[in-house]
Amino acid sequence: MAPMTSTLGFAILAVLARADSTGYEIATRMRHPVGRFWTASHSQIHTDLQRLLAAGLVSYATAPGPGPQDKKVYSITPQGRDALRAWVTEPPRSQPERDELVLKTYAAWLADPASLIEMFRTALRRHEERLGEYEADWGAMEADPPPFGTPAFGNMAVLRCGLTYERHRAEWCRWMIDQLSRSLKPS
Amino acid sequence: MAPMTSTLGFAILAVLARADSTGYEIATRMRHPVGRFWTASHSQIHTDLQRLLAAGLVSYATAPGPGPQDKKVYSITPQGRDALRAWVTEPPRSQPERDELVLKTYAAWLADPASLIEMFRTALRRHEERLGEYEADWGAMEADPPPFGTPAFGNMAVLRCGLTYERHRAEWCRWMIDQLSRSLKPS
DNA sequence: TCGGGCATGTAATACGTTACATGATTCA
DNA sequence: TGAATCATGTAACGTATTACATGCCCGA
Repeated sequence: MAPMTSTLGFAILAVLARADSTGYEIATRMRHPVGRFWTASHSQIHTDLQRLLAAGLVSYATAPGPGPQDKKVYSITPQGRDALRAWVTEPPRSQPERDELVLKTYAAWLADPASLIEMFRTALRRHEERLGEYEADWGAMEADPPPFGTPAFGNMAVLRCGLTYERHRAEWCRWMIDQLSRSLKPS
Repeated sequence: MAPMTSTLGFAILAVLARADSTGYEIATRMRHPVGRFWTASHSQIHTDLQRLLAAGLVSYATAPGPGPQDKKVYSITPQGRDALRAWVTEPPRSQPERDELVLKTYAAWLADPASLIEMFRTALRRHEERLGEYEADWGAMEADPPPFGTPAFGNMAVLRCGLTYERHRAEWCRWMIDQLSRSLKPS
């Protein structure tokens, strides 16, 4: 069975399943918090919404907008909700895993260790920052965890993933810095 | 300063910096072991090699090939090596982080918990398998760690990343399974 | 003899980013 | 007055996947 829409389409449906939104609002949520695991520019979202509309997975109501055109508040349709629900439990296609920092690391043996240490220190700082944010969010949630069946359950689940991911990344950066430091001053 | 080539170009250079190869061999290494952090199809590699050639970053020697055409054994040029070395320590552009399983998780609250458990169990198995492989490789390396300046250092560094990544993923999958199981039979 | 590995490439299509284009309101 | 936010869209370009096209050699 061919999929109804691209993965981006499901990302949009996942956002609309939580709240009706304009294309602009979807784009905003695509930056934060969805941006940690899926991204899209507003132009891509607008074009994809037209496809979802043609497929009957979303509908919209017009409202007077700030610009020259009316704004369109999109909603997920029952068919859209069904399609999303079915897609969620389908096994994810093995995906292209692209990680520029790791690729650089693969070729790191050619480069200057001191510059590499600086690069990994910058990366480490970023990961520690994010980890701090996630841990704060986690603390607020842990007290009474949201039950399955509510959107907040999804929030908690992806937060948990981000948390362990940032820990792993920070740990690896520290290991890299340690290894590279040793190569600078061998005992 | 505009980059000399796309990221894929640097991935190819990183492979050629280890050993001269035909386009076919590069494609093979792009599946394993490079495939864990960068992927490309052979058609993309062939076209990109032509660009790298035009830019003077690679050269090739012809040899009689199995098919109708001669095979081309590519080498990285000194300029290619310089470009790669310089690229390695440039800060990575923040990249589009796309993870289908996490996206599904974000919408998981809509779906059937039992099916979700199955999906995460499958994912967990895959991560544990890989972790096993990585740990075996690691054990073989840990005894005498390769020094910086050798390609094997790059191998070890990316292996270390894979190791902590798979651990994080497996841990998260177990947490998800646990959460979802609780929602099935609440005490 | 038939499928898989080795080896080269092109073409069509899909997906994603950046730039272009418009325009009201709000806040400094 | 000028930048930021809200709000819509199109066009051009770059990157990536899939399909098409060829053909030898080797082992089952």
